[in-house]
Amino acid sequence: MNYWLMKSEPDAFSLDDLEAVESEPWDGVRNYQARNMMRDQMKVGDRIFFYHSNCKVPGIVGIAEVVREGYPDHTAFDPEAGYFDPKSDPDKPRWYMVDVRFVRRLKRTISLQELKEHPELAAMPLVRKGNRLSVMPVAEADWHFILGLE
DNA sequence: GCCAACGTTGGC
DNA sequence: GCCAACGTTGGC
Repeated sequence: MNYWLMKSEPDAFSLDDLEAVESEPWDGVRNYQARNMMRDQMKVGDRIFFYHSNCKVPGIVGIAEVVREGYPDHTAFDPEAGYFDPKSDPDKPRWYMVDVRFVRRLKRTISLQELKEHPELAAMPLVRKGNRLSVMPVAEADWHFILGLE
């Protein structure tokens, strides 16, 4: 099993929103690195840290899992959709997404600030300056370490 | 293929 | 709201 972290702005889509639905297509990602991970690497059953970004206390708030592996992000084809990309062709889609499902809430938010305080996690892309990836891999050791902080 | 301009992300 | 970091675009 692989582990991941996905960022979401709670104003747009929060952990509560995820809990309220059966599953959610992770659409709108327009970054090649993130695209490659969703298209090629994320497998059904993989676990995901659900991270709230761009909010009062950015941090990990819950756990989700992959329920559908990479498939074309059709919102790129729709000019009416906010995520329209004219360069993505239905015959040769540029963007992919996965479906994820709520697993559980963490007992408390593990904030970005707290994550930065642990030298054990210094290699995580998340705590590195200027990182902008919205989907990133989490090393198994880091996954367990972070859950140990809960 | 270089690189300046521009847009976006996201913490603070 | 500011701004640093960084990805993308497009002229040359």
